[in-house]
Formats: sequence, C-alpha cells, structure tokens
Amino acid sequence: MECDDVTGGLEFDVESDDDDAINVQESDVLGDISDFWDDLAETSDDQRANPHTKQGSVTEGPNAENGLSRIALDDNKAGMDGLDKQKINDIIFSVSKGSRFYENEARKDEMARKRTERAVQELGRLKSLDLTTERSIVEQLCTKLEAQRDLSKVIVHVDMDAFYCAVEERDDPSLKGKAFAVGGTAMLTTASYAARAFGVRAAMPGYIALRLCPELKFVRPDHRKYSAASEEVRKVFQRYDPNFRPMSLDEAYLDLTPYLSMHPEDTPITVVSRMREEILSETGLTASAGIAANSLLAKVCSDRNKPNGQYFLPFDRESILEFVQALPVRKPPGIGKVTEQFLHALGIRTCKEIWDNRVYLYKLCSAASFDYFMRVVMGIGSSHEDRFGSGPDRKSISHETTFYPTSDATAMRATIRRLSHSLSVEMAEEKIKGNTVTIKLKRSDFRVFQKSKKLMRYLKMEDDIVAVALELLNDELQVNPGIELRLMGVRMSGLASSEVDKNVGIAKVSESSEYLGLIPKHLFSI
DNA sequence: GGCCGAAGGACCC
DNA sequence: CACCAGGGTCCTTCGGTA
Repeated sequence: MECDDVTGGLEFDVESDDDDAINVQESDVLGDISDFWDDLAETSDDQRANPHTKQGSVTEGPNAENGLSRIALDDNKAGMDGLDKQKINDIIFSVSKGSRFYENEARKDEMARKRTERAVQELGRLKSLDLTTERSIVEQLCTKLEAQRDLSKVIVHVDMDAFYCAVEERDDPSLKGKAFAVGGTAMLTTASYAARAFGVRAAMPGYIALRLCPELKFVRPDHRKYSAASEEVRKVFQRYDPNFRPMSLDEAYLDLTPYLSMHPEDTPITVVSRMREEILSETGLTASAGIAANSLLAKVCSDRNKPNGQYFLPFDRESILEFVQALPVRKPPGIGKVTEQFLHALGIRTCKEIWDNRVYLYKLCSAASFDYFMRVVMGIGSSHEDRFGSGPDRKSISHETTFYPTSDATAMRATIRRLSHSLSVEMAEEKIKGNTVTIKLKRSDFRVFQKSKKLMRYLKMEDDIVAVALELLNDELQVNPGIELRLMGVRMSGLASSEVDKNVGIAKVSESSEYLGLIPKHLFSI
C-alpha cells in the first residue's frame, strides 16, 4: 500500500508489496530524481566515492557505488586514510570472488539494493507531492527532540588504541612497529597500525590480509592477557567515574560531571589528559578519548584524533550542529554500510543532507529510523543512554561454533550437546535461567537460519537445554535432510535470575525447571 | 488493533 | 597450508488471535 495519511507516514518504508504502486511511475519520475541528485550532489558521485581511482583503471571490483559494498574495505575507522583503496579492493575482490561467502554477500546486497531502489522511486514520487503537512509534523517532532537536548553532562568515550595488538606489542617489543595482527588465517580480531597501512583490519580473514600484506605476522589471541589489561584500565576509569559503562574490553563511557563538580580546578580536557596519562603509565597502553555532551557525540569524537589523542567538542548547540552536520553519514554509530548505501542512493552523503532531506526521510523510513536519524544530525543523544549507574541486564546468552561443513546428523547433535553444556555452565556461573531456546544454523552457503522455542517454564539445566535444542534441530533435519552446515549455535533468552530465595522453603531447588506463573491478561483488567 | 512469538537482518566490538 | 568469528543489542515483518 501507499504511504497514505500523515500518521501512517511513520509506518514504514518501501516494502515489498508496493511494487504495483511503484510500477505506476513513468519517465517523468526519472527527471525528478535527476533534479534531486543535481540539487544535492554538485560533484559527481564517482569522484566523491573514489578519489583514489585512477583514470582507466578497471573497476570490476567493488567500490563504494557499484554495489557489493559489504565486500569492500571498510575504511570508516581512523588510520585508514591515504590508502590506495581501489587497489586494496581489487585484491579483496579477486580473492573473495566466487567463494560461497562472496555469493551470500552478493545475495544480501541484492536484497538491500532492491529495497533501496524502491525508496529511490518513492522519493521521485514524493518530490512531486505537496508535503506541507508532513513538513509541519516533522518540525513538531524535531521541536520535541530539541527539548530533550541536554548540555549539562560531560560524557567521555575512551577507546584503547588497537587494544589486543597494543598488549601483544607491550609484552613482546620485537613486534613494535611491525605489521602484525591478532587472530588466525581464518579471522583477524585486531590489526596493528603498521598492518593497517596495507589495508589490513579487524574482522578481515587472515588469508586475505596476507595478500594485502605478505609479511604480515599472526599472533594467537590470548584473552586472559587482554582481560587482565582491561582490568588495569578499568581501575583508572573507576577513579573518575565509579559508574563508568564498559562496552567491551577496550572501550567505555564515563560521566565526568560529578568528578568535575568536585574538582572545580579541573577542566574536561585536563581530566581526560590526566586519565590517559595514568592509563599509559599504569598499563603501558595508549588510549584515545572523545569528550562531548552525550555518548553518541563522544563516540564520534574519540575516533577523531586516534591513536593516542583526544578531541573536545564544545558544549554549545551551535558547535555541536556544526560538528555533526559535517560528518559523512557513515560516521555516527548505528549507521552501517547498508544504511550508508541507502542514503547515498537518495543523494544523501552528509549528516547535513540528512537534515535537509528530513521530510523525505520521514516518509521513506520507519519511525524508529527517522527518530534515530534526527537525533544523530541534531546531536541529541539517545534518550536514556547517558544515565549511567544501573547497567542494563543482559538479554541473552549464547555459544556458537564454526566447523568444516558437514551433513552428518550425529555430529550435529553432538555439537548441540556440547554447546548446550558450555551454555549451562556459563548460565550457572551467571546464576541465570531462561525460557527461550534458539538454535542458529549456518549452511555451508553461509545462509543463516534460526529456530526458537519459548517455553512455559524457565530452564537452566544442561539436559533441559539439550532436549529443546535437539528438538529444534531434529525438526529442521526432518524438513531438510542432508542439510550441510558450517556453524551451529545455541542461545538462551527470556532471562531471569536463578538465585533461589532462601526464605521460600519450597523444594524447587532440586527441580530442573520451574513453572512460570502465567496469568491470563484479562484477569488484570479492572 | 495491539501484543506475542518466531524469523531474519543490521550493527557493534 | 590455511579459505570470512563469536558474543551481543535492537529493529522489522508476519501470522495468529480473544
């Protein structure tokens, strides 16, 4: 159906069965779209996308504009400029081409491309409509967001530089300055800065990295070491914000507001400098940091002067808007490659252009996406994200493993048992139980399937988890005998604490599962 | 219509 | 030689339904 009334406009995007409506479009639409592009892009797309493209070079490989962007080098992160991106992508492409992984990425890419195409056509239609009502709705929404602007907090995002590599380098000085990566030939978790100069980066398979950088050294990951180093770093965080929020071993958000009010002689900049010095002197590792009014901005800022640098974004609205609107759409966290492609197809390359096209995006995107876009380009944090203190409980826990592709059902069931076992062990450690079991299957062609089952009771024992997971697997094997898998996973969600209340003497302790007291909803109505 | 469960993706580290 | 991870969160769609 069409994007009909105004309230329904928030509904959603350009989904499948809109085909009929879209086919109505005639050639005049193309004219509209071209105009639109002309308006927004004074420079040609090719020039912008590939400044390093040499004239006459063959561009059969992926680049930012011809699709398959998910295969291409992700140079979003710092330390990746000045690379011959075209050459790197040609290598990545030639190594990946024809692999099952590649074919699956191409499939996903094609689906995204179709979605985007529908949006582009819809945009053409929108351009010829009178959108004054929508415009005023959008203004109201933005006014509401503006009212949420909070400039009273000092949030800092601290990000350790090439963390795993830095730890290895510290412990083995012979690695200093060398091109090396932590990981194996299958997958890298971190690349040293010297390796990044070759286009090597995290989440890249090692054998491709080896093509980009033949002298690349591999270092086996040692998580114990990284956890220990992380603990040291966190001790420093602790001193500045006891409620700091760790996002992973190597990064965290801190709210410096309380600290600063207790130390009036300090400024955000001096505090963060000192904190980074302390991290360096106490761990031998360098950190980068971003200081801003909210975590979203701080995150972008921490990337600004990486490695071993910091960036302070002034806490006034004008500075924030100027900063954020100059950003390419890919910079803010949450906007990844797919969304970038989507926006590019609409002629939108910077956050300012998101802002300029907000009425169209309002019609083209879901309410959640639109809301997020506006928060980003207005430099408003996501509402409650900066209220630290009580960290949100985790929602799920899972284990998964990749193996040589197999269609051996017995081996699959054994893997399910093994995963369920380790899952139950970890759940016991965490003292949690859950009521939903999901198995994840990745076929040898890389397509992922999930089967889940929500139960009327909470599980935590290995045997119960195995039973449900096996049931899900067997269902699938029944429908799809001979399926060849390369990965299996088991996840538990619908979590709750499994701690036994000692005061309630009911002998549920020995039972392997507990009943969930479900009460029909209507009993609650007054 | 809204909520729920199930399935599939995008994204992040 | 090796041939694209594993642990999460959140969003969207769809079908069933009380």
